[in-house]
Amino acid sequence: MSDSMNMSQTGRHIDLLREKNLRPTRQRVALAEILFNAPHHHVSAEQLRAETQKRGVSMSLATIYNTLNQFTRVGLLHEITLDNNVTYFDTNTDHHHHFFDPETNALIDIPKEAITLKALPDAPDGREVERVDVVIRLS
Amino acid sequence: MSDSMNMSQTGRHIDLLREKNLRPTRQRVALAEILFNAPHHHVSAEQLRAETQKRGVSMSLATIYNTLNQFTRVGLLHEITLDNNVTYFDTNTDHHHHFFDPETNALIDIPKEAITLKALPDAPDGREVERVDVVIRLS
DNA sequence: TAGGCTGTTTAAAATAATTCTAAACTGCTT
DNA sequence: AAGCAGTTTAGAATTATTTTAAACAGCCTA
Repeated sequence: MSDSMNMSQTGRHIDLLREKNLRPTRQRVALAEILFNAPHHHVSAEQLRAETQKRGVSMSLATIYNTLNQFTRVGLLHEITLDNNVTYFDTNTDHHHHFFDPETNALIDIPKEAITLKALPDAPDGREVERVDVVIRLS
Repeated sequence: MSDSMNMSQTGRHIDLLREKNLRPTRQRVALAEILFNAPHHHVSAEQLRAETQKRGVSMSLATIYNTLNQFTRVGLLHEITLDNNVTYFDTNTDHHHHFFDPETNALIDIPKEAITLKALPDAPDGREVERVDVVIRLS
């Protein structure tokens, strides 16, 4: 039963990868399971490596970085960089914002409805606005 | 005449440093002149090193980093980190926001009046909001 | 104005996150 | 089953930044 559940989950992730033209390798499927089975969350490459090792599905750190970048490229993740020189990858690719707690280095989602931006200035010359990120820094 | 102007500028910066309890060393005064004579702008440590070298006031990169961090600590600069793994220091410490152009890596100031934030969510538990940063990413 | 204490600067090494390289490996198409 | 193209990997390389320990320089005191 837990087997069949895992199988169907795995199947879902394989399909997801195929849709994005990424070969469903052992490593990518394992990462997809970690990232996309759980509710939306934020991970760094190091955190993901710890999780893969805990699950006995170890892979090189380079592969984790490659995969996170590929997932970001195809829109499965969203990249966030903060003042601490570490990049986080957000499984929530919807438009939303963040609290950042510098004491714990934690990121907390803020749904986009919780913040209203009025009077956005026009983009300069021929440029367009790609996205607006609001970070509320706590203390 | 340009001498007397430089003297008075330098004097101003020496006073500024003293007010912040930073000894007005040759290196710190030179950096203050680069940073605070010009209109508000953004610099990385590398850019500052290029400028010091151009002016024949060379100093070690470690000193530039130390000084930028000290200036930030006493409120003379504001630190901004973006997706490209480089930290910028902003001579405008007023509350304001930024356009970020990933093609040129340029940061453009947006005065805080140009953006209105409504309905800011409450900070979690016992935390307080330290500051709100809005980055408008261009494309 | 000369010590001398303490804060600063420096070269060089260390650290940390991330990317690159080149070789080994593995899905997938035929 | 075979082989090409796409992937993974170990390890080296890169990049930004910080640390270390020793030399140096402000500035206070006598």
